[in-house]
Amino acid sequence: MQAVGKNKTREEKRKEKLDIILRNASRAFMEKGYHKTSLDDIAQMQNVTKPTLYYYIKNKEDILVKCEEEACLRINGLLDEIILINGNGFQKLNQFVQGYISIVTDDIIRCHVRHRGQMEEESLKLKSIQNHKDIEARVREIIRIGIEDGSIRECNATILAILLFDSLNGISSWYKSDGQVKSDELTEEVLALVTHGVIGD
Amino acid sequence: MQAVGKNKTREEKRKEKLDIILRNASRAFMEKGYHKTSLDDIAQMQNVTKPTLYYYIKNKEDILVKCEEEACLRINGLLDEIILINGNGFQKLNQFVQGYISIVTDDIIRCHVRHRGQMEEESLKLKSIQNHKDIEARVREIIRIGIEDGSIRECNATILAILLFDSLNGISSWYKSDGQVKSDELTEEVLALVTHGVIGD
DNA sequence: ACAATATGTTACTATTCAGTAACATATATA
DNA sequence: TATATATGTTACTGAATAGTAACATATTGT
Repeated sequence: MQAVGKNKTREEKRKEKLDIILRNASRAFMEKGYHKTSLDDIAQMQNVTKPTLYYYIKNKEDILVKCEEEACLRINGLLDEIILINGNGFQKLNQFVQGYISIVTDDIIRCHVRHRGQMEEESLKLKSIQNHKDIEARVREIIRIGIEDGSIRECNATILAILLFDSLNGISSWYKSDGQVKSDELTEEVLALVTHGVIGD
Repeated sequence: MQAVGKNKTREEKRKEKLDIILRNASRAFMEKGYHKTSLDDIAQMQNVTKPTLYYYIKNKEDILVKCEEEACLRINGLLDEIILINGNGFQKLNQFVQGYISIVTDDIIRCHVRHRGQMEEESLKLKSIQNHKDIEARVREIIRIGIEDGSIRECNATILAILLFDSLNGISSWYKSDGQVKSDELTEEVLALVTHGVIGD
């Protein structure tokens, strides 16, 4: 109890191992799909056996839950920052888009985006759906701020928020950091599209 | 052979039954997910037994393939029409968005959108991916036409097409014909967003 | 009526895989 | 050093379920 330093090292190791499990599982889920990826597959990636995983996760579904927790932390953290910054609604929305794109290309978040709301246990499923609803509500709020201050045109904030999330979340399934589309260009194009649409001059 | 009328009736019945199978399967896949829906589940919806399904489909995965065929027919049909109509690139793109929204709310197409590119058999998977690539290329072509005639602003046609498809396909997973958002309003809002973006006056 | 074909059933096989029990070892703390 | 706890293994069970074989009936064209 006194030697907190050593304890922490052990806890840190634990967290690191959990993170590796989540990361490997996420990658496998994205490549082969959740149901086609067995816990044995995931265990092998860590060079451990399946029962060892149960020291870090409750069950297979818990991997999705833990990915979701991580994702919610990061997304809500971004929103917390954005609420505080100076700027009108449009500027806040721009900040969000920019921040979200960088978040959504992380493997754990990609896994969350693809599997959210698909848990088998009903309570987990409902919680997952609610988590996203809460985040969507916060973005809707930003949009409303923008509409009120005139920086965003009159529109249905609900539909806008949904469409925005669909395209941003979509990025998580096709974007490859080593692919043709460069991160900066992607962000620029998305911001331009969201801002001005497609109409010619 | 001579009594074609009766033969056709049988063929029609067959097609109708296949359509019902695809429709019921699609709904079940959307609600419970592909892997959590057994062929027994699907058979029960038709009041038949599992082996009967194999008279209409090759295997479980074939349901996805047949949904995809249907989807490609409808989407490419829409694109065929749009190429022919008069109007600049922007107008063509608008037509596409409008038509695609009405297509993407059909159960079979929703099923396709959610499961495309996720077949287990490699050749089917590749074909599915290629099918979508081809459609995306046709939309990119429309965008390029618009950029050339000045009706669409200079932008990365590839990224625009992807983002557009992501939001339009997203509709298939949340839109309910009996929900709050009315079809007309949705189309209007999407067109306004795609056209002008979010920027205030 | 009578073949041929389409449509359907019951009963089974074979496989995959999440989760667990029982046992073994390493590490930290007192 | 002794003890508790964390971390890991091997070997198993139990359930789900895709697909098939063998058999039964209905429908259609000749």
